[in-house]
Amino acid sequence: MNIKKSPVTIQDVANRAKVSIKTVSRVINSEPNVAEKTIKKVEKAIDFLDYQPNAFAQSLARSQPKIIALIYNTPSPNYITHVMEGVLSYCYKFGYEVIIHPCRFDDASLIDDTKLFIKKSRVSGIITTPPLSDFPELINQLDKLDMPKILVSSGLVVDASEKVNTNDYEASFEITNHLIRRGHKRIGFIKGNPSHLCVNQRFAGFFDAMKEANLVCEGELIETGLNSFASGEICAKRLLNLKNRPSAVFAANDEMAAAVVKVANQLSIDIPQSLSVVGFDDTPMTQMISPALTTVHQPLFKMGEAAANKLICNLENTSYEGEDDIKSRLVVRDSTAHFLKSI
Amino acid sequence: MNIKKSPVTIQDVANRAKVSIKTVSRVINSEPNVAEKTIKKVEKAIDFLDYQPNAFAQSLARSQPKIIALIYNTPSPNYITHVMEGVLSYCYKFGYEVIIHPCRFDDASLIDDTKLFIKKSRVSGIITTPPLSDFPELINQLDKLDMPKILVSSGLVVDASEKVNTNDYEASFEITNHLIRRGHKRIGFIKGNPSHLCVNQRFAGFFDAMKEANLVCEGELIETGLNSFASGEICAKRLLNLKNRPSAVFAANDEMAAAVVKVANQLSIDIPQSLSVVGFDDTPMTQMISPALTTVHQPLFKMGEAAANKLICNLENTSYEGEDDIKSRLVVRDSTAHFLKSI
DNA sequence: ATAATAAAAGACAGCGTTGTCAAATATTAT
DNA sequence: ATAATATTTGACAACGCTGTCTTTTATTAT
Repeated sequence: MNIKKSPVTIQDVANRAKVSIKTVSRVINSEPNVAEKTIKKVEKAIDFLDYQPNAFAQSLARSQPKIIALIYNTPSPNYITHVMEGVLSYCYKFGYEVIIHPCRFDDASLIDDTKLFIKKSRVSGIITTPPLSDFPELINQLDKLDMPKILVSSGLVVDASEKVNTNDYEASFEITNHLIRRGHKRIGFIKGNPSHLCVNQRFAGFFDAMKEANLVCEGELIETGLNSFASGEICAKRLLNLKNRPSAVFAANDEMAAAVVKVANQLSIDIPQSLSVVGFDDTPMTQMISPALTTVHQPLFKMGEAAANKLICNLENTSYEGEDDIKSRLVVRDSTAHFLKSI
Repeated sequence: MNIKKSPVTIQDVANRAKVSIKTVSRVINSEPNVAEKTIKKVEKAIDFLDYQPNAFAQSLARSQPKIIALIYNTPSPNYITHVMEGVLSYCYKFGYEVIIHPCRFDDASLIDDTKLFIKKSRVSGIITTPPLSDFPELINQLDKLDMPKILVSSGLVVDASEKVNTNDYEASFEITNHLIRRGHKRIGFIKGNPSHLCVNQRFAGFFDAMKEANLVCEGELIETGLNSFASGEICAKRLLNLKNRPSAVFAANDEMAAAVVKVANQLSIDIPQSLSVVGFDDTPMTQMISPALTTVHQPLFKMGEAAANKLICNLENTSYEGEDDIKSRLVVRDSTAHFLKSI
C-alpha cells in the first residue's frame, strides 16, 4: 500500500477510467443514473490508484460537511471513552468525521465557549452526553442553532428522534427487586446529583419497586450525593451510623456504592453478610474492590453507535432503523446476599 | 452572539475593512509585511462580523492541513482520556484539529487500518500513546510516511524530538526507596506486559533501588503479569502463598496492585500491617479500594499538552520550549507501613 | 425507420481559502 | 529632486470536490 504522498485526485481517477470527474464523483457518492459498466470501470480505477476523496474539498463543496461534534463533560473517563468509541466507530464506517469537545462545568463561559466551538468547527450535527445533556441552558442554545442533535441519556423532554435512552428506570426497578427478593426490607438509597436527571430516573425505579412490594422508604434512608466517591462517603457514614441501619444500600452510581463499601469496611460491617450494596454503571472498578459490586451494566459502546446512527439519519433524512431503548443488564457479584434475621 | 447561519467569508471582512482578501488572509495568519494600521482595521472588521476562517478551505488551500491524529490503543480509559484532553486543549489553542483514532491490538489488520486511516484523514502529524507507541512494526510503518510524530512514553529508541517521556525509572526508584526506608527487605515485584516497554522501565527503577540498598531480588519474588487486574490476581496468589512471603509488593500498575489488595483480603492478610502494597499510575480507583493505594501520580493532561506542543513545533519548524521530562510524583496513602519484625 | 422520451455522461462554475507574482506606495540614498 | 530599494497591497490562479445545467447516448413507442 503506497501511502507516502498520495495526491491522487478525482481527476487522476477520471483520466484512468476515461470518464469525466463528475462521473467519478457520482460513483463515490453512489448517486443514481450511472451505468453499471461505468461504475465497474471507475471502481477499478479507484482501486488501482488507491484513491481517497479529499474530505476538505468535499466539505467545502458540499453545503453540509460530514462532520459531527461530540460535546461532553463528565467526571467519568470510563463512561465517555466507551461512548466515544461507539460514536467514532459508527461515524468512521459512514464517512463522517468526529470532533471531540470536552468542557468543564465549572467554567462560567461554558455556553459561549461551546457556541464558539460549534461555529468554528462548522460541524453539522451534535451529540452530547450526561450531565451536559441534562443542562437546559445549553440545550436551549443548541436548539436555536437548528442543527440536528442527539442527547444521550438526557432527562430533558425532547423528541424521541433527538435522544438515545437507556432503560435506567427498568434496570433500577429490577436491581431493587433483586434486593427485595433476598429479603431486604429496609433499603437505603443514595441519590445522585439532583441536576443529573438521568441518574435520578434510578431513584424512580427504586421507589416504584419498593411501593409495589408494599415497602416504605423512610426519609432517613434516602440520602443525596453528588455522584462522586467523596460525596458517597458522607452519605454512607450517615446511613450506616443510623441506630436502625438498613440491611441494603442502593447507590445511584458505582462510585458512591464503592464509598459505601469502604465505609462499611471501616465500621467493620461485613458485606454481604450484614449489608448488601448495589451500584449502577458497571465501571471496571467494581470488580477490583472487595467484595465485587453487584451493579447494572450499560452498553456504552452501543449507545454511542446508536447516537451516531440516529444523528446521521437526521442529517441525511433517512429513517432510523436501530434499537430505540438500549437495554442495560443486571450484573450480580459478591456484594449482595440474603438478609439474615439474626443481624 | 449570532451563530445560526454564519457564512461570513474572508470577502465580507475584506469589503468591510476596504482591503483585499489577501490582506485579510495575511492578518489571520500573522504574516509579515502588513502595516500596523491595516492590521487594526482588519481586526476590527473581523471582530465586528464575528468572522471565523473556514478550516476546510484553509486545509484545501494549504499544503499542510492543521490536523493531527491521536492514535491509541489502551485498555485504560482513565489514561487515554486525560492525555487526550491535554492534546485537545493545546491543539485547540493553536488552531489545530484533532482526529481520534482508537484501535484494537487484537486486530490483525491494525497496521493496514491505521495506514488507511492516516491517508484518508489527511492529517499532518501523529501522536501515539502506549502500548501502541511501543509497537515497533507500527512505528516503523509510520516512519516510512515521513510525517512528524510523537510517541508518548515509548520505550523505543527514537530521537528526543519525537517522544514525550515520564520519569518512570526515577519514580520507581523513589517508591521502592519509600518501601526500603520503612524497613522492607523482601519486596515482591509484579512486572507488566513484557511488550509494554515503558511499564518495564518501572522494574529497572525498582531493581536498581534494591541493588543500591544491597538487597537481593530473589527470583521467586518477581512475577510477570499483563497489566490487567485478572493477571495481577494470578501473580498475587503466587506471591502471597509463598512460604516465606514478601512483606511488600510493588506492582507495575494500579490494576495489578489492586489485585494484590484483593487477594490479600481473601487470604486475611492485613494491609498495611502485614503487607505493604504500592502501584503506579494513580488511577481514581486507588482511592476507592480499602486501603487506599500508595502509588505514583502521572500528570497525564500535561503529557498530552507536551506531546501536542512538540508535534506542532516539529510541524512548524519552531523550537520546543516546554519541559522535557515530565515529572511524576509519589502519592503516599494507606497501603504502606513500616515493616514489623514480629510478623 | 423516426420521433419522443429516459438514462447516462460531461462542461463548468462555484465553495473559501492561500500562494505567487505583479503593482503601488513608502522609504532611503544620492 | 530623482533614482534605487524596501515595504505594503492587490489580482488571480490554484486547491479537489459537488451542484447545476447541457449534451450525448440508449431505450421505447409509433
